[in-house]
Order: sequence, then C-alpha cells, then structure tokens
Amino acid sequence: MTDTAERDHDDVAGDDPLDRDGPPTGTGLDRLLRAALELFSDKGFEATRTRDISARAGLSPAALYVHFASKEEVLHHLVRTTNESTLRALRDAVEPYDDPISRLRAFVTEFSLMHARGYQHARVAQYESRHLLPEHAEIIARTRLQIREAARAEVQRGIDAGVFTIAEPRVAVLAIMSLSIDICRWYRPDGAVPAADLADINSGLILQILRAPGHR
Amino acid sequence: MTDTAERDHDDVAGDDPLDRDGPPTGTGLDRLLRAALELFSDKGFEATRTRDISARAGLSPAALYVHFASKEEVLHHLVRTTNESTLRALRDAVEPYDDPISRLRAFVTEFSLMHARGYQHARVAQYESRHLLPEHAEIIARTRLQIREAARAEVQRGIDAGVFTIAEPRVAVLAIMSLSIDICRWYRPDGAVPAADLADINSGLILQILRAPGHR
DNA sequence: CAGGTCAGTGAGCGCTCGCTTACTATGGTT
DNA sequence: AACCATAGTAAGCGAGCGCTCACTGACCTG
Repeated sequence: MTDTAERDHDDVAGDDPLDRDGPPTGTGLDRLLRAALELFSDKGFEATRTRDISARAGLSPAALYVHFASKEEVLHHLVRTTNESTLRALRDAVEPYDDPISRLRAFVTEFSLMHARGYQHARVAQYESRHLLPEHAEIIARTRLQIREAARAEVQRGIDAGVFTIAEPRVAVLAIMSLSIDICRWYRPDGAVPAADLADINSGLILQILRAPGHR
Repeated sequence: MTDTAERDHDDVAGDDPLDRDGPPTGTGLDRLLRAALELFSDKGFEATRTRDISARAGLSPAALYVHFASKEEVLHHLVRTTNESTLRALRDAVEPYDDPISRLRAFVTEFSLMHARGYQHARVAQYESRHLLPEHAEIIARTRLQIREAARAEVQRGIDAGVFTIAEPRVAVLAIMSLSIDICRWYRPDGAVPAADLADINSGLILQILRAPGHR
C-alpha cells in the first residue's frame, strides 16, 4: 500500500569498537550506515549528498537505494536505532542496583557516556531529527518521551525513599537531560575532558542538585 | 581585492518586540534578516532556500543579493551579531553589581534568558555555525571564547572572594554553559516553562553547584 | 535637468541533487 | 539445468538550487 518499500534491518551498526580507515569492513549495509552516521553528524543531513554516503562506503551512488527507499529513511533508521539502544542501555544500567543513589548514579553515568563516546549517534539523534517525515518524527518522539520518563522515575524513586530532598523534582530531570545531552554539542574524543570524567562530574552534580546524603 | 563584495550593516534586526504577521514592516534588509533568522532556526541553513528567504521578506528572489554576497554571508551576519549582542548583554548585566553572588546570578539569568526568549537567534548561532566558511567560523570562535571567559571570570571572582567554595571551578563553568545553552534546543515560547522561571532555576542551580552561602 | 546611487525586479544559466531504470554477477535451491 | 533472490553498477532524468545579469524607477545632488 505504501509507495516507499519498507525494508527490514534492525540489527547492524549499533555498536562499533572505535574502528575506521584501512579497507572498509562489514557488509555494504554496515558501511552505508557508518558512512551516513559520520556525514550526518559532521555536516548535517541536508548538507550530506547521497553520493557521498555511497562513496564513503566504497559503493556506487545507486547502492544506497538497494537498502533504503530514500535518504530520509537512512536518517530515520539511524535516529531510531540510536534512541532505542539508548533506552535499552539506560534500563540495563540501573537494573543491577536497588538503592536510589546507585541507580541514579548509574543512570546519569550511562546517559552522559552515550552522549560523549557516542557523540556522533547523539548529534544525529538530537539535531537532525527535525528533517524526519512527520510519521517518523512521531515514532522518535515516543521513544524520547520514554527516556525522559525513565529519568523522572529514578528521581521519584529517591524522593519516595526520602533520600533525595530536592523541592522540585522536575528541576532535577531538566538538569539530567540538559547536562547529559549538551555533551554531544561540544565533545570531541581528542578533547581536553575524557568521557569517563564527564560522566563522573555529571552524576556528582545531579546528586548534589537532588540533595542526596553525602553529596552536599 | 576580494571577489565577494563586503557590504556593511552592523545595525538592524538585533531586537524585535514579539511582532510578526500583518503587512511586513521595516526596511528590506530588516525583513530579509528576520526571514532568514526564522527559516534558519526552523529548518536549518542547508534546508533553507534563498528564494524562501526573499519571499518571506516580501521581495523577489534576487533581492537578497542586493544586500548580501551569498547565503553564507547572511548566516555569518546573523551568527556574528547574535554572539556580539550576547557578550554585550552579559557585560551589561553584571556591571551594576559588585558582590560575586549578585553578579553570577545576573550572569546566569541573562545568559539563560537569551537562550529562551532569543531561542531563534541562539539556535542559529549554536547549531548552524558549522556551515560558515573557515574565515567566518574563526571570527565566531573568538567571540564564543570571550563569552566562556566571561563566565570563568565570574566564577573565579567568587572563589577569590571566598564565597564560592566549589573544588573544581571548571565544572561550574561547564554547568553554566550547558544548562543555559541547552535551553534553545527544546524551549518553545508557548511551552510549559516560562523563560523567567528557567532563568531563576538555572541561577539557583549554579549557585548551589558553586556552594555559595545560603544556596546549599 | 543631467548624472549618479540605491533598492529592487524578471528572466534564466549552469550545475547538482535525489532518485530511477535497465542491467549484471553471484550464489542458493530444487 | 532452470529458476530466483540479493547486491550491486552505469547511465542519466527532471527538478530545483544558488546566483547572475541587464534593467527600472525613485530619489538625491549640483
């Protein structure tokens, strides 16, 4: 019924050990997605040419359309898989802990790390999603809401337990989101601040904001 | 000597009382800059067509090139004037005060307000500057550094006076920048949080982070 | 009024972009 | 062998883009 062929590949290119250069590795689809990720995060969606994506993947201009119906679909795939894997990583990060402080620290650490080490994914997900078609943007908005809700739940858990004595919980949620997400705006892997330090700084700041015991 | 004509207009379109719609007002240049600001902040630089800028200004497609040598020059003008007026506003905001707490509160309040009420300017300056030519990008980078340095100076002033007892001043600078700048990523004038509230929240959080007396 | 400047227009050039089409090579299945 | 699916290519279409050019009318100045 739809005129754009729906293809299915929900797997690849979610994780890459800091690779690159040398002869290209992986399947054509892998390489296309990696190329698109780099170009979208570096130059932006609109400034990226489909020919450049294919060329960087070592393929002909038409190769992209073997795997995707449009350039926008490439973007949607990247944004969706990024958001989904973020949500999954956050749930996995807090799962082992029971006390609110450990859970919150794990949450903020993981969230910050994803916006530092995964700054290319994060930039595309945060800054390029406005170029999605409305129906795709809606899907993205839902996952994003789940991420925010997960943060809210961790804050609330600590308040309910009486260990976070902040007056306005939503201020803490705001700070968690802003301090973490903003990392991908300026972070560079060769920059002055290591990703792990950033994660520690942010989780410390958030616990201080929450007025957790031992963090004032 | 240069082949792109350098034109001179460092004046207009820095301030607008929430206007819009009805017959267009101001000079052609004014209207072109307002149109470009709206379109760049809404769709991004690359997705904006020069014809759309001119049309929104109520002019013919060629009119833009009466005032600017290129689309990139329009962007440069917007980013530069935004950054310069931000720096000026920050200096004016702290100037009346002498004690570090009042100065810092004024600084963060002003900086946050500029990224909320002036979210269109801020978005263009923050997110579109990567599309500037290298020589223009360098000019922008310098002003941006001055803004960061101004924040650092306010933090240091409080530390020197012994009222900010934070261990790591650079963490506070990071927080000031991130909490303020990130506002323009999500803020909408018709949203749930008023700009003035945001400014209060941020200045309170920063004073808490700095461990200023009465803010713990 | 002659001459010049400024803001703006209508028409359109040359190129590039997203995407399509017709096709090939390869490898698996029966 | 016959058939098909998958992954890829070479060539190029049609639209739309940034920008240019020759020109116009309004206004200023001596």
